[in-house]
Amino acid sequence: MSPTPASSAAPSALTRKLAVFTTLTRAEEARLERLQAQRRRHPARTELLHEAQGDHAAFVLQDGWAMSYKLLADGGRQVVDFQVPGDFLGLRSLLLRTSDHNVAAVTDIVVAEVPPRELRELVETEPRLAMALLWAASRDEAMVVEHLVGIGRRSPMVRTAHQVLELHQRLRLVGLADDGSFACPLNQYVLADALGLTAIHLNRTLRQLRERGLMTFRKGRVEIHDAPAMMALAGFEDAYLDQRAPRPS
Amino acid sequence: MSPTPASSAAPSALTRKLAVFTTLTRAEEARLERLQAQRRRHPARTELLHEAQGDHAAFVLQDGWAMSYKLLADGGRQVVDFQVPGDFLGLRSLLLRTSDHNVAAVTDIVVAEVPPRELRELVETEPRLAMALLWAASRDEAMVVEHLVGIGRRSPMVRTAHQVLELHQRLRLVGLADDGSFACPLNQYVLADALGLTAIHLNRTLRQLRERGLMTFRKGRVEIHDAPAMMALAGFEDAYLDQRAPRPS
DNA sequence: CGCCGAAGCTGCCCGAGATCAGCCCCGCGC
DNA sequence: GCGCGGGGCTGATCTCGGGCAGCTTCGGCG
Repeated sequence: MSPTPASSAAPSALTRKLAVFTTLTRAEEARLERLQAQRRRHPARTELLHEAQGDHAAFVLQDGWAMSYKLLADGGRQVVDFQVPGDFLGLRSLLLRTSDHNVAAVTDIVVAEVPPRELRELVETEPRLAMALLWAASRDEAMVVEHLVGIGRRSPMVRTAHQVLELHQRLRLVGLADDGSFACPLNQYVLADALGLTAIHLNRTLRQLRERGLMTFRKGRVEIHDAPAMMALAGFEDAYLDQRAPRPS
Repeated sequence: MSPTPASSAAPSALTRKLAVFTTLTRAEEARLERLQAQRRRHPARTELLHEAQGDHAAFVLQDGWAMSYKLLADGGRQVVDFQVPGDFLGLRSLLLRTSDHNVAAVTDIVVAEVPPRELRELVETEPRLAMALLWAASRDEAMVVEHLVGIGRRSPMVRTAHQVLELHQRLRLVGLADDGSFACPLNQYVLADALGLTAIHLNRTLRQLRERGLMTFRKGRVEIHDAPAMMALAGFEDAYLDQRAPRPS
């Protein structure tokens, strides 16, 4: 992606994201990179964190897509959110000490493991980074809230458009989308489970969006043809993503 | 409602709640109480925080019930969550610096205002409390996730039972419910907006729950007649509420 | 080249839950 | 005592989205 000046290499997606919240010092950036030193790969379509499992690790997603979801007794699945590079995986499980949801890799992914004690240490020694983490967690919650509103009150069309626009914005933030399109490795089943629809109905909905000339989603790529119309349809307000320029704090 | 405790006597609901996460020292307890010194009343049915408003205060609810919700263009309302004593109001707005949702008092309430700089100071000087706050925020998010799953995948009956059980557990934690019942100042319209149902359908659902001998909700009071059956019906797993005994950390 | 499985796509029917319309109950003010 | 209004409650219809069944497309592989 676009090269950015940093200590030695390009900053991680997490650093890039947190920089939106606050201007980071060199030392803080370095600390963040150190936190993400322990890299590890994980294959597509496999679970990274399992509900009710004992060890409570958290990860920072470096590359690829993941999703968090819950399984129900009746076999249903609700995808809570997708994660893209720079996002935390299982931060909540770490704090609640019993993972209440599953996280699976959508594509092959690269993650950085963050051991609990490292995180605690970071919070103790770097209050500004602690605030930034709190911000990231709040942003995640805001996204979940937005999904809740979508499933609770928005029509399938509106909901779908909203989800796509959100993903677009999030990916732009970490440099993984251009103005009108982005690579989207989700299949219709997964996306449907996120939107609280059946794959069948999602398919029909996507067709409608296509026929209206708003967007297409084919072969792993989303193309947004008429962004203003999409925004209007979805009633999209991106305030909850807080994609502003950093401020001195 | 029990009158608010004097600062020297009983601990605040927040203290009580955080004590579940970690054992608090005297000094930390005192610090928490100090954080909540600035008390203020707010009348029922009025907004405390408005979407997109400029000032970003956060509050700790001391007494009464509140709810956070979003309004949609079409006039619809989605209640995201209810807040009971010990819960934060608008913590997310403070961090994102633009409130993305509304918070209204359900009953007459007493809140403690937490100015942004106070919070930042707390995080900087009391890392253990910072972790506890992160825990509380994570718990809130876990509840929102649970609601998302409910609205997305659970039937109205199951969803309703689940919500009631959750409220019961939360209220027990802060000493506002006994084993089989609790005071619930919500009306059916508000509850329906939380569950993503119409008030009409919620009414029918409540009737069913009543006829099955599981629970009743009348005149501001919820009575749970058959807790095990309710739990079974709702598939209620309270892990996400993390109501465990404190551990030494 | 042809088989096979996964994902995408579509038509048809049906049921859960929304919508509409209206009644009852109870507390309150005059 | 009586009218009024808000919340609770109910029956009758409508409709959106789910369920089912099946077809197409495409890529991998023997």
